[in-house]
Amino acid sequence: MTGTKQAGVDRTSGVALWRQIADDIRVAIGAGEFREAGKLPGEMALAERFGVNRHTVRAAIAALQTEGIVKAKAGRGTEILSDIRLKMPISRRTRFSSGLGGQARRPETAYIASGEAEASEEVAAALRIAPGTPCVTLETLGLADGIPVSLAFHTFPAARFAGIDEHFRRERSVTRSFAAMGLADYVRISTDISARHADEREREWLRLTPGGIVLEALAINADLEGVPVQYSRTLFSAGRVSLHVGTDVEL
Amino acid sequence: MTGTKQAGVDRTSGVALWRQIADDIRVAIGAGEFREAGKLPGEMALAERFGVNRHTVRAAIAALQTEGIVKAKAGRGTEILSDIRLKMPISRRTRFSSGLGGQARRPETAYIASGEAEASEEVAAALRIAPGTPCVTLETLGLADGIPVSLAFHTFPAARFAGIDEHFRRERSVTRSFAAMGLADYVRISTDISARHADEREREWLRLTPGGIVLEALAINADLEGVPVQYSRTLFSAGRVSLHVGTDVEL
DNA sequence: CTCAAATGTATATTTATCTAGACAATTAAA
DNA sequence: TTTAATTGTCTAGATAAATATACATTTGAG
Repeated sequence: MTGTKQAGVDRTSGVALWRQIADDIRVAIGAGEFREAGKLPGEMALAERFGVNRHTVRAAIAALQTEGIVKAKAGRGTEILSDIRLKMPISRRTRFSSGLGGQARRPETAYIASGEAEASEEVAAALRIAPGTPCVTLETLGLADGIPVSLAFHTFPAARFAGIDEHFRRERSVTRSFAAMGLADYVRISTDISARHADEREREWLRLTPGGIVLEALAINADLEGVPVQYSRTLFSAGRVSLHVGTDVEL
Repeated sequence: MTGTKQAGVDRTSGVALWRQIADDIRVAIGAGEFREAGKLPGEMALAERFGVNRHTVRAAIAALQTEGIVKAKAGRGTEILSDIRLKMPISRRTRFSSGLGGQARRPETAYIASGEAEASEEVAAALRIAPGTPCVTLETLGLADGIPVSLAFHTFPAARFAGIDEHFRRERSVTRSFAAMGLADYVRISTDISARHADEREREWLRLTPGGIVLEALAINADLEGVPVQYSRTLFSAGRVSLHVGTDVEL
């Protein structure tokens, strides 16, 4: 039996069937489709559903197992370990830790690297400074319950925030680092969101499999006078995070 | 020579090399990497850069050609036709046509289909009605200069908006259809953004190649009293659109 | 015109992916 | 304990993707 045209999978290819199926199942888990049973349907049932051979489904499940979101056991079935997709709020008061607060998780921010750089055209336009102006760069990893969900590159004007990376290494929070440097409050001015495949380095940090997708958010934060204080490029693991834009939020 | 470990491509599989390379080149074009030359490097140079055979690069370029963003010509090279990415604003007053207005393009909305359906759990929660309540569904395609950029599924409560699909077929605009039914103004309450691979049907409408990525925006619009009037699921072609969230925009 | 640099086309080989079928091993329920 | 349902393993074959060469065709520069 050569599969006719089943749910979602595409053979005109480019992406292996097992990968398409793994992505599909991951999304279904996130949508709560199997929450009741607490486990996936049997391999045969899934093979039927996607119109592929059982072994192809097995390859997909194997990938999901290495991601740590399911666990197969002979005789029992394939248990769902995590069925979560974080909802990251994007509003005037977007902050990583408090954004995840309500979702009963343990948010955490890790330091990766920092340095100095001259503002590129892109950064300069965002921070409203001249290209070439000295800046502080900071790279961080956001985790929820130990699982990486975001990889961020922050840029601050050095004139005002030289040494903020040192604060961050102690405080492990951009908000608290700003506070330590005398900036008590700030707001999000704009966020630009796109999506693409993660590159090798990004996959490594975010623990994604090849073909994994990231949401890329370019954000500008400003102080209460409207002067830009931070430009960030944040990559969210698309399988684990959705961005929620509430236009009327003012927490 | 068996490639060691070149720029970005990953053989641990799942995604075909030609697709990874096509995605990579598309991003590079968007970043303006070849803007100076106006064309891509030669096939041999690209093969070297990615550590693959020339034919693999050719497959990638063929895909980019069917997307219409490059044009190869024997003897001349591979010309870059478009290096543009639309910026779709998401704000309290998000509307498709006016959103693209400033970008010197010809926005257009096409009717695909419409019908009646009972509100699912998801829709009911968004529109604040009981599950099973009759609704009007409307599927539309958004284009810019003739190129499809978004595929949308709208749901309206039938009690208030029965026949809105007929208005849409005449007006070709949700905003004008609302107006024709006595709703002069409405605002965006929330938008939920995620990213995933497009399925077959979506690729067809959005003219994407297999493995193409879509930004999925789940949006709720409400009248000025805050009563939800519309729930939409819009798929944006991630290669052609980025979503811009300005928290203080009031166009 | 000649030549170099591109892309276009063709064929054969290797490797990865998918299918097919058979059977073993584990688990939970009858 | 028996049985049914499930995952685990193995082998073999078909299809798709990637490599390796070779040569043709188109274009622009000298």
